[in-house]
Amino acid sequence: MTIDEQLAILRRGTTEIISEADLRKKLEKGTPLRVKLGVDPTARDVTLGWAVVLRKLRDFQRLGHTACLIIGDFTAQIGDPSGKSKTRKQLTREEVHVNVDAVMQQVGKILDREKTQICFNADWLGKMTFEDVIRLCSRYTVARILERDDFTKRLAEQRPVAMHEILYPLCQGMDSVEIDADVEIGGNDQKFNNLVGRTLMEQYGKEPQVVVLCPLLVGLDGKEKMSQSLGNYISIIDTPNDMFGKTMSIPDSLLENYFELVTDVPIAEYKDLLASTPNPRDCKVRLAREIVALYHGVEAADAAVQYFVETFSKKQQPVDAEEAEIPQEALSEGFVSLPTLITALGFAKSNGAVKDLVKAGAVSLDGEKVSELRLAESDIRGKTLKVGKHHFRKLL
RNA sequence: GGGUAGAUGCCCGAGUGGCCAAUGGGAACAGACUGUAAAUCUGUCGGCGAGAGCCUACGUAGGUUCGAAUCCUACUCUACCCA
Repeated sequence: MTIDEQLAILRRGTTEIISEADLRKKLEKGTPLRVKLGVDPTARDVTLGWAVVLRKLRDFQRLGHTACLIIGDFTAQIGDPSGKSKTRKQLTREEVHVNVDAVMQQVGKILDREKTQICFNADWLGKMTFEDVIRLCSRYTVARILERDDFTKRLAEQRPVAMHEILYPLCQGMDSVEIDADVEIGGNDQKFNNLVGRTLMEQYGKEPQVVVLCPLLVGLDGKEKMSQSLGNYISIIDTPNDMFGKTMSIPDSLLENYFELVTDVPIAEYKDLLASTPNPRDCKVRLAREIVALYHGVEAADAAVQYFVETFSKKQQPVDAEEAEIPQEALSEGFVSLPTLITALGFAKSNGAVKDLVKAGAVSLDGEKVSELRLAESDIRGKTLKVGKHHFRKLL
């Protein structure tokens, strides 16, 4: 494959490559590049947003380069200040490792794990002495650290910026120095951090890394970046039906973005599709299908399409809703307490919430709206319970 | 080290002794309309309870009072000014 062909692949779904000329030079050397992606194990699920950068790393991997995944088990304890304009809580070592285990399994769905180098940055950052830290700090100036707009903003708004937060970019930069990164991939919000890596590498007499930035994937709400903590996410281990349904709920305006960033559909193809399809919904079905197929296979994707059309488009009862036992605590003397049942199923937070839902007409059995909170057991067994728009359970 | 201002529900923010589970906005959830889109309209929005009502909550801990988010004391945290 020519350098230009490689670059074309690598360019997809990026906002900026600093610099492309440098990247070209590195590619021209003909030896596999060391491509770094740092992840903070602050969440348990790999979301599609996270998948954007993982997929970019995969692109490099498929082109024969070395994928180095840095698990920020050390930095996670600091908490990257980016994005949230708020000091993030520090995770304990235990929390971090629980997350890492969960996440690594999921990462295998995107990367070839055999060929992926995995490092934990506590291995080097955790061993630095205070003297090392001071020396590291001396290589960067306060003014330059404060250039980071997130800090500037917080300062301007008279909100706190803790000392440890300003060390975060330096930590991340040290990772690059440590593993001799040729390229670092990051979300757009990582630009500052990644650039610090470049500076630091030069300070340590190394060739600076090329920075490849991907846009942040906007979440289901159409506003905030997709993240587990905001709850506006699709996880790559969501069930096919969930994944499909959630995708259908993204705003139309995000369609092109999603095609570009989370599917392998060729650019020309989706552009053409978007231009020639009158109803955006139809494009969205295609998008949702692509996404499900990526993580669950084509068959599951087809099944999800069918399920979706039947249950939601035709507004029928789901053909095969998930089944659920009526929990003991909801039963008494032949009657079923809806609040207990529905909270036990996890569809509402409290009994009061269930009451509100019933009042609003959001609860139904086999399509019949329910108005009582207490129902005879015989009236409910075997029926399909619907709560809100998309929670179904067939009660056993 | 000295001074000033501040901490309220998921977020912002009003409230300065009883009428405060706490105005308002946003978010969220639900209903209608739709395409599980957007926009719009409506409703809900601390917990328990069928209900009367009870409990928990206005940074933390105490105190004053018949009664405190509101007053007092100490503490914690934050920003700003001075050094």
